[in-house]
Amino acid sequence: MRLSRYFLPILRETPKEAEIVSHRLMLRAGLIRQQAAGSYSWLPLGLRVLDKVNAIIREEQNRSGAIELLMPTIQSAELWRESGRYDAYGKEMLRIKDRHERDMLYGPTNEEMITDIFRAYVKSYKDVPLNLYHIQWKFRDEVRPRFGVMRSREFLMKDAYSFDIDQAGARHSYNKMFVAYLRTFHRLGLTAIPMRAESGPIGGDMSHEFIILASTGESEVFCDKAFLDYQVPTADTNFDDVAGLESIVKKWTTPYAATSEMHDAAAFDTLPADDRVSARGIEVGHIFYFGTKYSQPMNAVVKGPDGQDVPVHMGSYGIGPSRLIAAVIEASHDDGGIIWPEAIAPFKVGILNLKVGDQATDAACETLYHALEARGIDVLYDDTDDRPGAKFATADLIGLPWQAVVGPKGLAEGKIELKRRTDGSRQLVSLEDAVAILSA
RNA sequence: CGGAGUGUAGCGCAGUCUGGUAGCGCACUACGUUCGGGACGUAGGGGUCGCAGGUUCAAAUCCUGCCACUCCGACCA
Repeated sequence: MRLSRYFLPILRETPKEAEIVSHRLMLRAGLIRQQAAGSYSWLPLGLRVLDKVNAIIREEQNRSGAIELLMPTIQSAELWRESGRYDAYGKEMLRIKDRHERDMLYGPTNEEMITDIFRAYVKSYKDVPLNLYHIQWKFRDEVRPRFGVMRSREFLMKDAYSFDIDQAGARHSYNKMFVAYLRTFHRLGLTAIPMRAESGPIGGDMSHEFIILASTGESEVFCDKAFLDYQVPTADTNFDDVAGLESIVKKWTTPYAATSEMHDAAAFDTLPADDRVSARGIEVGHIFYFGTKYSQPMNAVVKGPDGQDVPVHMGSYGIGPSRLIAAVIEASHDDGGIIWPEAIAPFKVGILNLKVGDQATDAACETLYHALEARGIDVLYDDTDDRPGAKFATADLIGLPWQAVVGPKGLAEGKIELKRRTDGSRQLVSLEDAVAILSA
């Protein structure tokens, strides 16, 4: 992509409404634009990141055996009356009437709808376990949206729903998601710690929040230092190995970890002082097992081997990709701007042409640009006629992992400069070597 | 929902107290000079001063009502 033809509305000054780092940087780097309280447009650069985050989430959901579908955002109130939640949910749910005066709602979550789909088609114990998920916009009419996309009213959510014949099966489904979540957050460059959680309005009795540590986090959290050294399960983890998954989950749920609501100071204090981590955290995922809470009232049953109807045991599993992006920025930035993990960077490489119009410089940039594009690398070529200083500032702000700095000075020796955004380290290399390094 | 604020050009702000031709910086357009860490000069363009009503010869400025947004708190993916 050539910057001169791209849509990248950078803000030089910080909009006054933005208090926290991620919000400031997302506005300045042209990732999002606020449209109303808690409502944001995703601009091209932001959308690229969102798509990459979603791709990783998908890969890990699919790897664990979950299957993607897509449900509508507007739902009928009828389903929610069946589960009893139409009255229970409260003002957070945006209620709408259609032209026929039918009660509709903008979905804050999809347990009812997925249960409806399940019960319509699945009739036998032979067809479970089943885990269906989608990545879709949700609306929750928060009393007080804030912190940009960290707490918005309209937000993207990956929500998965598992169906099993009994609690033991549901436990395994829960463990699959648990491991998938560990892997997902790890691939995004985050250290996420599972913490026992209250099950909230969704109900149920087995629930974990995945929290990443960040000094600007919304909640206070406490955990054992041991988590920081834990190795995340590898990609070849066998998700059908019941005992294997159980032992992974056990390992990750044994050391002390709790949010302030669940905190047990006495238990925490039994840890050696050096092992106690008390910090701020951001919730990036939440998983629940809630048994037959929805299947019973909504009559989602399957025939068991004995011919009897059994209500299915369900769980639900949520990740907020839009919030996740803010969390990544909170965890990874410096004074100059965002520092994207390579996996979700909107572009892997930025080419900085320091002297547009200079024949040798233009030629070197074009050669590099085409070579990288030909290799399928996402590259943003800054071919604008801004001065070098402005280009450096922009490149740092939008946080691309690699900057290929091309100017007459280096080219005099046949070299360009490769700079890493993470640590600012630079190396002078030939064009060919640059292509090789960036393609690796 | 309680408390505190803010709305003036795309962004950041001054002007409001004390009513009298709507300003500054950045950004934008043109030309020139510059060019390895957010350049400079000259000349331009752009505003229903959040909305409605009122007071007045005259309202960004005073009064009344409304709307939007932000922050702190309680609540939450």
